[in-house]
Amino acid sequence: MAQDADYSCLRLDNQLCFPLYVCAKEVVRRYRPLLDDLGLTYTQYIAMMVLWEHRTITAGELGKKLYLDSGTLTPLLRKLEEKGLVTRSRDPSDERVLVVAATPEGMAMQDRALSVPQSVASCLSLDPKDALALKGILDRLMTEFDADYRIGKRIGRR
Amino acid sequence: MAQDADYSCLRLDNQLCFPLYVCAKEVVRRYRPLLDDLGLTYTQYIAMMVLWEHRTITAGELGKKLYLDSGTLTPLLRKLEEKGLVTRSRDPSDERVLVVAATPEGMAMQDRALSVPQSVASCLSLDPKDALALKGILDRLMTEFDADYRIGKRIGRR
DNA sequence: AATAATTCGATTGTATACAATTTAATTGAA
DNA sequence: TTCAATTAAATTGTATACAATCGAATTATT
Repeated sequence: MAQDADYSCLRLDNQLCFPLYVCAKEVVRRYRPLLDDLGLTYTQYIAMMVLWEHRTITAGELGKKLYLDSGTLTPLLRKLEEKGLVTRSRDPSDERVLVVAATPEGMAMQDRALSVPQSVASCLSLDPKDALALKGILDRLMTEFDADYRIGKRIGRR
Repeated sequence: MAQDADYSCLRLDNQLCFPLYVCAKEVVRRYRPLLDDLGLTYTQYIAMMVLWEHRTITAGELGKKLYLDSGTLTPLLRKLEEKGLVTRSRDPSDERVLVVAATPEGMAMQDRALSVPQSVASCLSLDPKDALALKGILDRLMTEFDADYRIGKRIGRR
């Protein structure tokens, strides 16, 4: 340890990333008991959300929307297929592309999921004003990450 | 799908949890190249942060501070020990308790980590005002989770 | 057209996360 | 004091995450 160095910037209490990391984990944990009833994990749930809206999407587009790469999506989509919620097929005009589509059962699950967002919100005791401010800031921050994606490569990739 | 149901609450764009989840992941990703130089992962880094401040702590207390359970901490602390950054020993007065202590090498790493927080902050392009507001809201939210911990058991446990 | 470069998923390997269970040590109660 | 709770880690099993690499399909170049 260097003499007289100021280590305050390395204190857990002074980090912004740490409460972000913890809150994200804990909020996802609040989803677990609710999603268990649907037989979904959180990641599977947000994937289904995209499918409920679009019904059909390529794996690549889904990955961009969810900020997930194929290493995560490939096994996840296989599990959703095993559950009978989606189909996986190749685009005939480009065999590299995986097309994911919600099955009727997958689409029907949307009704059972309707109560989930409210249930989670109600157990968070987050001031509505704070919730709105939080969403605004995070949405803005997320746009920055979007830009990183569009540039082509994600940071750290070669 | 029920007739005329309003599914807008299930749209990804309308979620608060989703940008929280994405931003947490992406911010942690920004740490990776910097922490690679130290040979640490993000989780190992925040564990070292606690040790830099306290030097010695029990595994249980560390878990409470980091919101991590033994399933995550046990292998993580083993890796830190393998790297020579911490020692693991049992409390003689209660052999159940694992005492974790930073080694001189572990403490010395603090100097090399000094530049990390600023480096990450500078690549985030987050308005200082937003950063402060964000930290305030998240710290408040985290306190709620704290309460859940103090009650004894974490939600979902039996 | 033949080859090089690119793109898309899939695969591999490492490191979390966490629920649930187990084991060992300690504490509490009859 | 003996045995039933309780407690702290460790273990087991499942599901992410993601970097790096691979293989096949497509596109771009010459």
